[in-house]
Amino acid sequence: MARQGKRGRLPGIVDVANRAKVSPATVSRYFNDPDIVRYRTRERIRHAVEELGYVRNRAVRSMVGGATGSIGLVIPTIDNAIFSEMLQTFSSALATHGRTMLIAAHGYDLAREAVLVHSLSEQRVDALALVGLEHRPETLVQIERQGIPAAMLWNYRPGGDWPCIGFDNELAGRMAAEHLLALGHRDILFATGEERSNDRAAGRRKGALEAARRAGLAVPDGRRIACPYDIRMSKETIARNLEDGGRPTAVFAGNDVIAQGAMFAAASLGVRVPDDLSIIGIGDFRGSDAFEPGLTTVRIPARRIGQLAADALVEMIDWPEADFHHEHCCPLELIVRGTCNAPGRLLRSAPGGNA
Amino acid sequence: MARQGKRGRLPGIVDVANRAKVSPATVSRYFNDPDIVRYRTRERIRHAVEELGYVRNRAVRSMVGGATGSIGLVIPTIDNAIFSEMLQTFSSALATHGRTMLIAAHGYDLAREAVLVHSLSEQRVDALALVGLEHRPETLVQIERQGIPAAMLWNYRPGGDWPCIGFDNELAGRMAAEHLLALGHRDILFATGEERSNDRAAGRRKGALEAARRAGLAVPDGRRIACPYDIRMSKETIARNLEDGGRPTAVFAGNDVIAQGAMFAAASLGVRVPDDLSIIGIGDFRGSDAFEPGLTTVRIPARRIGQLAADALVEMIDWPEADFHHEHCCPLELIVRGTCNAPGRLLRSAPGGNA
DNA sequence: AACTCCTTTGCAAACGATTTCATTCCAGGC
DNA sequence: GCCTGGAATGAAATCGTTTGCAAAGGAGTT
Repeated sequence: MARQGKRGRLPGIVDVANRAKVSPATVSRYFNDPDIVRYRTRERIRHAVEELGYVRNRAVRSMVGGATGSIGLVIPTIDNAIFSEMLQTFSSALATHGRTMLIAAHGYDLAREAVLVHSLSEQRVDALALVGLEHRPETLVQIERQGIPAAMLWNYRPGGDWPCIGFDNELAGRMAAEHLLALGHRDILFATGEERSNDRAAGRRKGALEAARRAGLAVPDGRRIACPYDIRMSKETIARNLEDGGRPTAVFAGNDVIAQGAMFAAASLGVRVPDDLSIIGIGDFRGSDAFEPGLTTVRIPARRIGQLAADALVEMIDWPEADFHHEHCCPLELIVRGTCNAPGRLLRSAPGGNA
Repeated sequence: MARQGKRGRLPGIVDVANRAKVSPATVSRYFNDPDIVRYRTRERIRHAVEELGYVRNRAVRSMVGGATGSIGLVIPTIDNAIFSEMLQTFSSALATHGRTMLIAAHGYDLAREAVLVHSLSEQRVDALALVGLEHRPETLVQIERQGIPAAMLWNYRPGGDWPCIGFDNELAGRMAAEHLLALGHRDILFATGEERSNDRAAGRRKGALEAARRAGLAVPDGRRIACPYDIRMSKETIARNLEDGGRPTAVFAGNDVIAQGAMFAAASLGVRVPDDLSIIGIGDFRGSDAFEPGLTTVRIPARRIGQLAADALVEMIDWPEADFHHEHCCPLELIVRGTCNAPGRLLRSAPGGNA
């Protein structure tokens, strides 16, 4: 027999109070500030709670000005390695603080993001974390009007209107590109994420191309492609490009997912990494180190961001009057593994031409 | 200047009512059943709502017997490819139904799961989804007492007390093992997940070993190892085993993460897949098809499970009296790609011995 | 025993929406 | 103009918890 949830009348604080022969107020205090109720009374209440299976209703607290204990996280996607480590850390850090996480994914659609923020407001989340710095005006207005403490994650720009905890995406792009340039690569395929609704991808691309420009490198259109954040699709896109466009000596990948796609693209074409092709990613996602050869990449301190974000938001909730200045730019680190080499001595044909 | 959330008094339904010159009751109806309020009145309310930036408080509804609109999902881990597709589908399916998802991860710790369920109860989730069929008694008691509609995901056993939407893990294990056996493998390394707090891993292992037994295969202890669900760690564990234990002709991996680890382990040792070693996984996670060669695996219909689960729970919420019998056993499918071959003609040494 | 000063507890008024029941409105038929 | 009945709206009770204020309890001092 399948059990159905017939929510009969659940025991309330009054029931507990009656059974423990105290007033509801005392029961409330027992939960919110146990120290101020006498030991004997506490015991009586504890018994009553156990016997009745009472579970307090946090939803109601929000009415009386209290907090709901839930914090909203609005994220582009969960279906991906990109944010999973941050997600996990954020979630368990919140748990440590006795909060739960409400999560919503908008699929890289900022219009949808606005809807989600509204929906989360209806749930009266105590705070809100968004990914990125680029958002619809209505999203921001909504958050401001509701007075919800909020933080922007994963991207960093100093002096903004909102607390932000992230890293410099342009720098990330620059670091990865410069590594390739320093190795001597002059013909690089820039495979970055779609930039629509994604300021992180845009930043990295900008940083990378800037590094190329400064190194005196002209990057023709054929060497800039947009890849979805999906291993198989990236693999296909890059494989097609490697076949058609004359072979570059290196691939700059906008993140590790794309880089992993590039690895497999190379494997499928019999192109050896790093001997024939160097590949660098950004992210250092779980598993990137397991690849053969290990993926050279720029490590994003995902866990750190998740932890800092959780701490910051809880702080903002608990001391609403304090004027914290939460702007954390987490340091990036170039992780050199095995996918990047100096290009072979043989000079390749000019980009765009055929070998 | 960082904006802080100073939640002054937010406009309430009464403010809207005053401004629109109607009663709060009418505003309530405007939101919950717009058709019964006259067009002109509706327009007035709409204006008032917009001007005040009113956002209704769903938390309060739960008090009056209404629903909070949030549904809890309790999952072993988010930090992993395993559940991400299900998660994503579940979440967006819920969004379609106008609900949001509260998520909590327990890290394969059933004691912690009980705590999470309690916490979710405090939030008055309208329904609850758990992964697996094995849970602490107190978890189940909690759910029953609270009368929360609940479903168990990812594993299937007919005739249980609870609705379940999943698949037959034993069958999955059997299918994968039988594929290897049918190809002629007699020396197989069984690398499965830790079974503590994980009935899915236990089921798969059981199914696989049963298939082996039926095929008249003795599986010595050295050919059964437990792997963490982590690519790098699986890679290391399996690489160590391949080096030390005499080379099996195939690896049965308890899921695709382990299988991917096995792929890299083989690559790191210069073992060719599938010529020298066949590998089969379970899951068909995103990206498994991108591997070179493509990973042969048993596809888990993750998206289907997520969708069915969302629909089932919403149904149970909306018709609490109806007695649905939600038991879905989703079909599995063997996906043959490139990682499995018949074993080489050369007979290998007996397991445990050295080559 | 009276007094003082904490500690502990209770009373009752919020909080913000929903919902039942009652009332008003309004159009159409006589 | 009156009546009727359905549609639209309003008044007020209600949900379960928190909290300010007041009262009671209890220990120590005189």
